[in-house]
Amino acid sequence: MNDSKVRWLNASESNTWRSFLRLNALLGVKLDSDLISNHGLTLAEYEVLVHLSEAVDYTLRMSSLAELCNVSRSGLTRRLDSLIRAGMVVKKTCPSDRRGMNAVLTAKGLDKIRVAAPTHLLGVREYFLDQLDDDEVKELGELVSKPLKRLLDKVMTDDQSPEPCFGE
Amino acid sequence: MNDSKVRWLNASESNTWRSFLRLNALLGVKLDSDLISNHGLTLAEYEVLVHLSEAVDYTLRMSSLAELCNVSRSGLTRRLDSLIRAGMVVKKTCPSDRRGMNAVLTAKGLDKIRVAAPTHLLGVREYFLDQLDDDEVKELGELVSKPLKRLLDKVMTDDQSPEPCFGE
DNA sequence: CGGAATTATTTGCGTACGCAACTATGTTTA
DNA sequence: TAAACATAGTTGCGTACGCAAATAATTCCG
Repeated sequence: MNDSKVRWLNASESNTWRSFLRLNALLGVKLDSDLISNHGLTLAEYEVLVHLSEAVDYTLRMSSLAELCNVSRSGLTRRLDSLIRAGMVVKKTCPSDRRGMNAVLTAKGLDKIRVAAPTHLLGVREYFLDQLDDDEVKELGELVSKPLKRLLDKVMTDDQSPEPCFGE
Repeated sequence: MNDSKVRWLNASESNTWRSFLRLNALLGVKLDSDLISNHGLTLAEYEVLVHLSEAVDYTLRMSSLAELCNVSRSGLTRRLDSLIRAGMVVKKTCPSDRRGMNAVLTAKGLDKIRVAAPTHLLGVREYFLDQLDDDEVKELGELVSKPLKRLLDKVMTDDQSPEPCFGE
């Protein structure tokens, strides 16, 4: 299945790949803990509030929200639980499809994200964006978009042919 | 604590930041599932094997290995458990400091990573490196190194002053 | 030297999340 | 239209992991 010859990473590739992985790990941890200690909100919960706050009528279907948050559907169900208990989100049966549920941001949830956003943005800037000048930010965005595009294509085609059914 | 005025992200910043986050999420999921389905090895376990395979005498102290893997010490203890059960790693008391433990890669573990590496590298290339030319890989490495450096400094200084003890 | 502080690791406990199975609803088809 | 299939979301179960406390060994002073 794999070729016998492996193309190992050269120094430049290895450096880029490892730096990329490490930056991500550290960024996630730091942004999460800043948010937790300042607002009692995990980064995962914050992410949910962000997407809802940007949605029409502060409303999104569970599945869409799950996809936006890069989380499984069951994962999202449980992520919402704590936000619902805290009164920041409510869940309503979707009128046009009674299988579905809409997650809706409440006034309380909107308040919360307004208060928490400065902390988060400060972190994103301090640990990430402000370490680069404007051109570099743009350049970085273009560079990461390339592998991202590849992966998004891959995901879509994989979804369409989940398993190759031979001889059927 | 936060300034009242927030500098929201402009289009370029937002695009870069979100693409960065999403690429990471997708890369992790894809590389993990490729490794699991082809070799019954999680990406986290693979990571452990990689670091041990590069270490002098295939040996690393638990703490060093934890840091290399971006995982807590307790997390590493448990990550090793499965690898030890599978006979790919053994743990030995460190002769020079009997508090410490050395994780050591076994012949079986070395075999395993030799077999699994091609799969992983193929993925890293296909979903990431091969989407960029050599100059872009280098450029990307330089760009991510800047925020990374900032975060590494930050982590170090934070460790040195864990909590500001006023009035003591 | 001998106790206090430090360091390395593990363990108990709680949280987060993915997969597969399940429920309920909607759509297709014959 | 009834049965088969598909889709949305939730739940049971198992895994991974972080924090704080526990344990054990080392170092630092006085």
